[in-house]
Amino acid sequence: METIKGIVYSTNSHPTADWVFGQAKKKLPNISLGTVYRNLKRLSKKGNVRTIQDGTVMRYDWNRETHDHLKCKVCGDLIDVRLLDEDIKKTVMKKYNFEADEVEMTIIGTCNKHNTIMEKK
Amino acid sequence: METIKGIVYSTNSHPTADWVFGQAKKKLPNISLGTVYRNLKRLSKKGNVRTIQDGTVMRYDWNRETHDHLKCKVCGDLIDVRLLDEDIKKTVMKKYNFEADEVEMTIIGTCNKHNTIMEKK
DNA sequence: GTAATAATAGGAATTATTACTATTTATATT
DNA sequence: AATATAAATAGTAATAATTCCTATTATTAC
Repeated sequence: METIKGIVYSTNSHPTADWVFGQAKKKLPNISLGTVYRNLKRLSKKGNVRTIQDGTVMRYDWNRETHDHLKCKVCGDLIDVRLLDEDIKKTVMKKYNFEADEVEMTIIGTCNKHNTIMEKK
Repeated sequence: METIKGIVYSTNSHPTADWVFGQAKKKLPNISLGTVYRNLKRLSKKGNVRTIQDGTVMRYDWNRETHDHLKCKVCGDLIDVRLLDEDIKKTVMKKYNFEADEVEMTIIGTCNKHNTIMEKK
């Protein structure tokens, strides 16, 4: 359990359960996938990790500050960013009378590693 | 195929493949789930429907204007809203040099059917 | 030290989706 | 109209991520 927490906290690559399982096996060779899932769920319930849905897979993130993600369609990277979620919450409250708890925003595009900007100029 | 398109276009409830399958069976009693999936995929490839990932299930939406969703945690409804995606795209371009194609935003909270606002006051 | 509690491995079950195959339907060609 | 060609379909098997279940092993309480 602490091992799993350590693994998630050791990276900021937004790992999947499967990746965590792979890492955990290095330390505890006969850990089972079920254990990984169970502990990840416990960690997220306790608020120690945050979950993000990325397509069909769940990813886990130790970074619990509210933040959004840029997803690069070329390399698949998920990049953490801070945007003005508070403004958005206020807007939906005013316009739609909707009480927002959380903003989940993923922006799909091309990250700066694939310098399309240069090509364009 | 046209039947399936008709079904998706007949609702703005962001249906799942399974729901579409249920409706389709009423008209074509021996349609198969595979056919529904295949046609939904074709429709989305042609740009006739839009797909939104909602948790682990895919939902289909005829509304192809860029728009975001409010997801009510009480009743599970997905509500269409228009927010200022363009502003967000500009921001991430400036701040992160990220070329945004699409903004996928889901705001989780409580919709106005469950009037928590009143209770608070 | 025994009872009660919690955590685990390992595998079976579930859910949404995709892939495969044989058959049917539609379309085009002579 | 008869036949070749292509497209669409039903039905089922396969896959992938995740959850559930059960017998076993630690951990703590008394």
